[in-house]
Amino acid sequence: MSDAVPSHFIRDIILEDIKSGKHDGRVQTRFPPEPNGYLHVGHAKSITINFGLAEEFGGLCNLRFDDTNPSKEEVEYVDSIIEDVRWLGGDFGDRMFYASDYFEQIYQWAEQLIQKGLAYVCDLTGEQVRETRGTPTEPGTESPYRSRSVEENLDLFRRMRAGEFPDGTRALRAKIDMASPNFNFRDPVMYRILHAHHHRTGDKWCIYPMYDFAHGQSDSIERITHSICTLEFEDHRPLYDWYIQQLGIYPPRQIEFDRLSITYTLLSKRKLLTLVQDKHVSGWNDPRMPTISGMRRRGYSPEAISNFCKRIGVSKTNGTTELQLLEYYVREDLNKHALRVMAVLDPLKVVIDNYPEGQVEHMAAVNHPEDESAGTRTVPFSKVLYIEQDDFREVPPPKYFRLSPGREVRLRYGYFITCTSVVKDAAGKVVEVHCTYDPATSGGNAPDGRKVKSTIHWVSAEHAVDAEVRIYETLFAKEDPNDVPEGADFTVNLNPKSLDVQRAKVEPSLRGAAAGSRYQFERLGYFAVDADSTLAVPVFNRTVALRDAWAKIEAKA
RNA sequence: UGGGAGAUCGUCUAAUGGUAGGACAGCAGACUCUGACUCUGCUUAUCGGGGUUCGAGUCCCUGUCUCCCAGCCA
Repeated sequence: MSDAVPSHFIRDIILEDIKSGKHDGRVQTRFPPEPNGYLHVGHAKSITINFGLAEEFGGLCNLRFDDTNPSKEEVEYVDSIIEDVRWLGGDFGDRMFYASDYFEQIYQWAEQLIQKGLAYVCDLTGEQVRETRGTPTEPGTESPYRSRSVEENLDLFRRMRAGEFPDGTRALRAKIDMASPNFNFRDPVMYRILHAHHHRTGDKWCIYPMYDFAHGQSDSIERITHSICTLEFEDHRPLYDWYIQQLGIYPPRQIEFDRLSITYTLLSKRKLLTLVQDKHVSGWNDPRMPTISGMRRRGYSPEAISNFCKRIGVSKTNGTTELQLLEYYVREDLNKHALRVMAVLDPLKVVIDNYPEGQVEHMAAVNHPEDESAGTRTVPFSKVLYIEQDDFREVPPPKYFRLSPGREVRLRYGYFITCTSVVKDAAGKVVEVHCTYDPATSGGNAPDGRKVKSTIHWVSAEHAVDAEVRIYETLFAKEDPNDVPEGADFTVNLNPKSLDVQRAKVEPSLRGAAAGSRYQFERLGYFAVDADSTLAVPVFNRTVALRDAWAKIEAKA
């Protein structure tokens, strides 16, 4: 199997630049989040591209906060972003920057454009600006303030900075072309007045640069060679280049790639914030969230997320990746690293009638079938056990291999048992299964070589630890959560069954398991220990279920 | 109906004028003390119409469809 990940157009561009000696072979990228929310798997793609490319070509990737709009930004977000980037393996060393570090320089550049007659202070209200911007087919109309003198503009802009004017009363605009087919050229706002407390600069500033007047310059200051962003900024690139050119500063090259979309998943910070604020989820790190912190809590490994991001490729095609592909990489990585244990989610009592009362045996169990170095542990075996409800059928359907009256199965690492009878409650439901065991099959080995069709997991009733298990389904019931009826919003697609909390019986080795550790509950799925765990009651999040061939057979029948 | 960007199996993605390949998903089987993992095999695609060429997914013309843009958000 070839694991080679094919190249992509951005890597090809870098390759060409290196070949032509464009930046003396230097590669400098950056990951530039706005600290207005938690990072999600879409950002993981960007992190993988930016840090990955830098590493691949012996370059560097900076972490830079695009913190030009204090009204939406918070230190909580800054802290979470740093943690998440590091967790994903993004190595930014000590190169952690903020656009706000550059505010003074950016301000000076704005004055420079005023001096060149390329920027003016406009007294139009936001609404008036919108009204005069024109439409796709009609040019906009020029602001009456467009022809102010350099001196007046400079004076007004300095007074804007000095705090003389209330929010929204004036703005600094670039003087470009109100008839441009590209709206970004219709005299874009460079600075707005915002008397807001900034999480880093405090109250030092009451005017803040817009994204377009900060991003390219920040890239330039950091000598970014390749400024990689998503497709919706394609229309901004001409403006990005225009500012750089008018300022005569180092020109990075902006390159756009397609934003990640995943089925059953929403990747919009604004909408994720809504889910948090309206308490549809427990927080940004709810295990159902597509955030990095949510995935971490759910048990996704950084390697799995990274492998996924490498494999989906980089293109300019707007597509939607199937959730199953992400889950494949999660299973692939967890299969390699998660230790195996036994847990019963939906217990059914089994009594082994011929097993000595009060006897306990400690059966040896391997921790990882494909990694001998993971060692072994023991699991207590006794007369009364729990098995999974699903592993017993009084009337077995076709192709059902598990326990049923008269049938022999293997208890993993235990014994072969044969079902002899059942006990039912008043409603006719089987509440207890009686079996006999074959003492010659200790450890699950049959000395006579006889085969059973099934091996099932179990826990000893007396020794089992009660645990809470949280089973997750997709947060949204619809493949495209944004596909809503007229007038409705995306929350109508929320999946009411996305969280199912169950009481489970787990093997005693799991008592006191460390939060964050990941296990495979054999035959069930991968589970991660949640920080909500106590010594008395461990709490597990189901990361992802194992593939289940029987479920498919059964579903078809 | 302006501008920008796209269109290859169900999905994502290769092929840079020369055998349309891979991964996931699906189907069938082998193996198995996890109906897991692994392994084997199979199904399925170049948006339409013209043209250039010995040869076109790729080049040209034309049509269609999809996404983005009228924040003092990023």
